[in-house]
Amino acid sequence: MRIPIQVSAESAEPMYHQIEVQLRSLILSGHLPEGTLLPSIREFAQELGCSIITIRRVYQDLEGEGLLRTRQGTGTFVASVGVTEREQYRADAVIEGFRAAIETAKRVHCSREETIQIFEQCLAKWMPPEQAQPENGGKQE
Amino acid sequence: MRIPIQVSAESAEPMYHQIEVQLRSLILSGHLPEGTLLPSIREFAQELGCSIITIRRVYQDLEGEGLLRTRQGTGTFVASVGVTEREQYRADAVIEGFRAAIETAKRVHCSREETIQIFEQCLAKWMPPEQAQPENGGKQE
DNA sequence: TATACTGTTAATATAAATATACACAGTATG
DNA sequence: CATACTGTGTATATTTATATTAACAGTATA
Repeated sequence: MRIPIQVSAESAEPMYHQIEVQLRSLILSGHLPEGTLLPSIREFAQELGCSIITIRRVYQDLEGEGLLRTRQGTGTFVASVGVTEREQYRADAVIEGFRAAIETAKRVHCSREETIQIFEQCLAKWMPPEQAQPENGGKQE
Repeated sequence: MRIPIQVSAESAEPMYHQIEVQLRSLILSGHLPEGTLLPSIREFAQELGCSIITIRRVYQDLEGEGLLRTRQGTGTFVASVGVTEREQYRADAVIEGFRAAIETAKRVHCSREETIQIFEQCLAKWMPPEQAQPENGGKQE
């Protein structure tokens, strides 16, 4: 099974993290159905131009999140997580993001109303309604 | 001028960061008016039980954010930033938090409506309306 | 100018994050 | 069982983040 992942050795972002983010996204989006056999750590490492330890770390991390299952001698598979668990994991990731953002807002003494207003502006900028999905709304990024 | 800051050497959070967060908060909240002379790096270091380099780093970082002014031989002062700039800085910090949270939401393929719903739940949990401000709303933290 | 303060710079130590090579162990299959 | 695959564990190298000391330079003032 060929996994469409792109990594850049020049990026400041660690390779293991680049791979994790993309592979997690492929699993959560359903592009890699439950039970899919992933490439072996050696095969994947050669394809991406990194060490097998780096791939192993990715597989270990995602297994810790319940997204993968590994069996020594056999291989690594997309875990058969129920829809409920998957949805819960997705929600948890987003909740943690908002928790941090709200903590920042409290730190700089934003009022509740001000916080809501800023959120709405950010949402309009980075997650606009579907009917309007231009390449770049004309504003600075 | 005595600056009320508490640091814990046991915390996993780096000391320079603990100090930065608290000092930034004191400035942005107005507890330290513009022009206030801060303790010298040696005096502050002794009071907090760290090296002068650590205090220097804090002063440098906050100066980079436009919150402090330093003059060699004289001391370090709370910068005379205009209300507009200060408000802009506050907003930028919160915007960056929400940008990261929304990026996460997009990564796990949250819809716009789902993202809004999660935000509202988080807001209710960590920044409840003023009329209801219990010690801990009865839920897990 | 002498002194006593102020911040500054360079060199360095320590710990944590990131990435690796190599030897080891489990599994499937002839 | 022999082979060729699979993941695993140990020891280690490299880089970055964090923190420090000691010598240096600017400023105010008697």
